[in-house]
Amino acid sequence: MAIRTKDLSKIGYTDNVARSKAVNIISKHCKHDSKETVLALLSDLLEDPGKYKDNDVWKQLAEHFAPTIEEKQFTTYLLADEPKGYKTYGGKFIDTLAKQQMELAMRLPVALAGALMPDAHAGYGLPIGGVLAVDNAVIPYAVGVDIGCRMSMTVFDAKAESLKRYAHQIKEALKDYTHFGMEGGLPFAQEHEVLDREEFRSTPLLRMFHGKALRQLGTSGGGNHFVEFGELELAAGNVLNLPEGNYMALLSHSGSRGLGAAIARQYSDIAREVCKLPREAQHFAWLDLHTEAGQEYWMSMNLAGDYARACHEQIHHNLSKALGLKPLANVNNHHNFAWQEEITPGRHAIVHRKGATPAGKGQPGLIPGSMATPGYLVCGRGTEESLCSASHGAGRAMSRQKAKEQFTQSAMKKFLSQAGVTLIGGNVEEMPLAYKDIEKVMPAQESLVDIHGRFIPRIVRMNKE
DNA sequence: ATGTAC
Repeated sequence: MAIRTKDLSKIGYTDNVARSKAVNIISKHCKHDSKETVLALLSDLLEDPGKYKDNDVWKQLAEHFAPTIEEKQFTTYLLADEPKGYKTYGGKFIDTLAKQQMELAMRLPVALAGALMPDAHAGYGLPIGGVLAVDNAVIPYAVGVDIGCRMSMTVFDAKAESLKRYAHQIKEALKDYTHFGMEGGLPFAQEHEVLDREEFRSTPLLRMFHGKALRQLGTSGGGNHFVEFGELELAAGNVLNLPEGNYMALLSHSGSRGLGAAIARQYSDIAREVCKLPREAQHFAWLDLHTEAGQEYWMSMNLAGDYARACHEQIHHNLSKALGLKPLANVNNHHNFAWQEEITPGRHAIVHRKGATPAGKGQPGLIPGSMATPGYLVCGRGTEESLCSASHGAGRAMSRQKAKEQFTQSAMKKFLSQAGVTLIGGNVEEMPLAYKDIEKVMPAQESLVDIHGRFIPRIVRMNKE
């Protein structure tokens, strides 16, 4: 008897809290019942929850739909009249809305410090490219919907020029060993120790999404996510400790797929219930880290981060093996995440980076451009005013909608062929000209990171449409 | 970003 989220949605269980409570009860008490019996009961319960209030097995779910015992506890907060100061890098590249969102963030009563990166643009709550340090709380929408969205680069024991010789094999391997889009998955079983983590048994939501995590392991999703091979030029004395020169390298960008999205949604829903803010700031609702929900989110967020890392590891492992390439080094970093950090001597805080690269002193990181412009291997300078952060890319110069209106498929094809880039899948929303010029964005953050390598994409796979 | 959408 396997009931999936989909089955529950169909019978009207549309919120994740109800769905996870249902799955929790089913897994404990309905092992021997048929799917039909259980679904019929769940439908009846939804229609008349009062009937199940005294039922030992189902009362928890009935209470969810018809709470009687006590009203939900919440606290109302006001914003400060004036925002706390924060530093902006590359301000001339940043739109007004993103700046306004950051000002709002700096008026939150829990806000301690913040910074805006040169690729910033408006987002849901905190802008993409926003860094926010708060006191003993975590803001799900300041981490982002794609928890643990990250970069990973593997440098191979092969010269950049051998890309030409490998081109056909690489294209075939990308088609066979990566998966994009929301439906389906890889055609062969994936295994990774992250799936054995006990956290997957510790909350109803994580129990519910373990199956999906298994099916989606090693896949890349959609939007701006990619897997690409290209030419890496490493500088002398680079953070990877590899000799100066050129290398063939693999770069990937993706996150925690359905698992992270479900965690983000569930806990931002809870945050908005317990933390009431003025309407314009409600997406900044936070969870106190001393509460059970706060602890659950923190644990789940960390699991989603490790899952996203595991997805990249699978991609790199599968492709290296298929192509018979020997990895020399790997560098990887989250850019949608929260960490506990010491922001000034003796002052610990929760630092959210939503589309921002950690850039502590000596810390390696990856800042991609677009599918046909350079990406950079960087080394953090530990600049306190940026909360030890840098941009996570060039940033969009125009919206997806505008890019669709502006560019045709044939124009993009021509652009890519002139740039010497082969694209598998992809769409005009990701047209390089829809992005800011990475060569202008990098100088705006030279006080934040040193450049140790320059990567030029050559064979790129992205989601189609 | 995501099998979305109070």
